[in-house]
Amino acid sequence: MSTGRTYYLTTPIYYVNDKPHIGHAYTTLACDVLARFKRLDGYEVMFLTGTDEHGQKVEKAAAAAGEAPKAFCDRVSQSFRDLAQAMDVSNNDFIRTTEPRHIAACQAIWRRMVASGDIYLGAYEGWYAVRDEAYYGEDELEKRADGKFYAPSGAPVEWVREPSYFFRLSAWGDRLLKFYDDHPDFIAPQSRRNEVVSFVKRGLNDLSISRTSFKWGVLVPDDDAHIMYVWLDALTNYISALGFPDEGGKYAKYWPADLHMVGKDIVRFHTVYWPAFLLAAGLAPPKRVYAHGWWTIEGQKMSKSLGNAIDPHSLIATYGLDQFRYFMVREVPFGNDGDFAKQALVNRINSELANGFGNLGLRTLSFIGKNCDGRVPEPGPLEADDRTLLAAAESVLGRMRPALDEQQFHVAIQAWVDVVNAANKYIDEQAPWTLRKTNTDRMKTVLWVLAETIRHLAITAQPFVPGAAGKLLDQLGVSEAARGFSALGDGGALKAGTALPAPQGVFPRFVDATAA
RNA sequence: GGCGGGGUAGCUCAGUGGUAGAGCAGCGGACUCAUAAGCCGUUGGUCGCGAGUUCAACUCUCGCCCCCGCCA
Repeated sequence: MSTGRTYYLTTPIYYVNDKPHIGHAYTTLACDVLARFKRLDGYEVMFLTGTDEHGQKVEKAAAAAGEAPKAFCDRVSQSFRDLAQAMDVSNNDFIRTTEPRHIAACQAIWRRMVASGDIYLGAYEGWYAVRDEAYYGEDELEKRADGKFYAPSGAPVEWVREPSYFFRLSAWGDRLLKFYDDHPDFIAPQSRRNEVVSFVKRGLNDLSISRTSFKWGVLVPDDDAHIMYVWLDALTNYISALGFPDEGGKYAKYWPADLHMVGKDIVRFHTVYWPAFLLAAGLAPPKRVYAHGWWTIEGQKMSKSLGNAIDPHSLIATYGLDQFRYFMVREVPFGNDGDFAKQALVNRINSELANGFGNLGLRTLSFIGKNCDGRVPEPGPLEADDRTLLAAAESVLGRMRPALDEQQFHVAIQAWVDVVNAANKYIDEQAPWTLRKTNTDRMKTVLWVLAETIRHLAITAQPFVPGAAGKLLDQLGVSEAARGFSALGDGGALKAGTALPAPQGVFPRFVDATAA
């Protein structure tokens, strides 16, 4: 059990066969929000992302591109780094499965599984789809007019027979079920947990974990004819980045991971195979795997044939990074599938960010600028309405924290939006523009309460919209050192008399340039 | 086919054995600090269909229809 306040979370490593699209962006952004939140909340955070670079598909794609596999991987891996950078993602490391540190970790975990008796040499034959890197049962296949067989995914299959090492997965079913039972939060959301449990209950087959049919992968220790199964290779990234097989240092500090964020398509690998591999190697399984949903684009599945994949870079250029980040984690109840509709994005960012929060900040700070000599006003005695709003602002963190511990981003943001709305209601009710003529002391109190509320809102918004939140904190004269969650509440309150810079809007309203 | 999750206002969803809710969109109003934003008010629904239990069901039970996921 960890005594320190550490938090380790991961994205999947992205397969270099694919160009980055909003699916990748989504997973990474969700993790970035959590990583930033935990850091602001006082945790030492390890946030890992990276690329998965081995396998026959990559070998073939490189050949088709006329490149050496490594050069091909270097190029595509860089595009994922570029995306992370463009999204201002705060990962602490970026792992590549072609790195020596990763290869060493794979071979070490393999040796441990051999030592425990969980790996044996056998032979595998069956229908294999190169494109999916998976074997299929005969009954799953479809015979088409060309006389060839195809997998349910549509990938062509070929009959393959090769010697193979196997992992004794069949022996792990009961232990996995007990593990799920002992750790009810291991798989989320609940519907995925149900699926995994019923899958394991039906019984597990041993798993082929090596190949001899291609070369682009991690060599099996003491048997150069074999390459490790890509999923064993890939999953191990989560500990190779911690320095495994050295079990001190980062590994001791951060393992087991607090969260593996994954897409719903790779749940089984993370919740069945991965804990089994780890347990067989005498290592602790991660604490939690969250399977998020997928995005459709304007109601349609993302697909290469439709060519409707969206480049995250263009979204950032059009709508702004903060706006894109906000929409992705705000729009859809996390865990559900969502639809990426341009109109929904514009509605969301205009109503909540521009009209809601952005305008609140600007109207308040402009008023202070014009009527309080550009300085934080001196508050007088607080009235009941003032205390109510401040209490609401201070309660945001307490509502966000449990929501984010369950990856309920939309719930966390709703708590924040509620206070934005309460503040806009308060300013209308208090009407400082009237008080300006009748009671300037009261006006100053109201403006101070608003500024304090905005300070709380900006601090708690940092994980979601780091750029705009930072600009607003600049405009409130809040120092870099006073932006963590420990600065919330009275302790970090704005000091009367502090000179403030000229206010500027941080969330411009989006107006479609193509609209009349 | 088996298992699981759903079908509630135009849209996205919340909800409970006791006369249906929120946000967005729509409509009306007063104000003017502000990003023609904000605030107030308001129009929308036989809560998938049928039957049963109950004083009372959208909420429980059974059957059926439809959608999604996992597995076969």
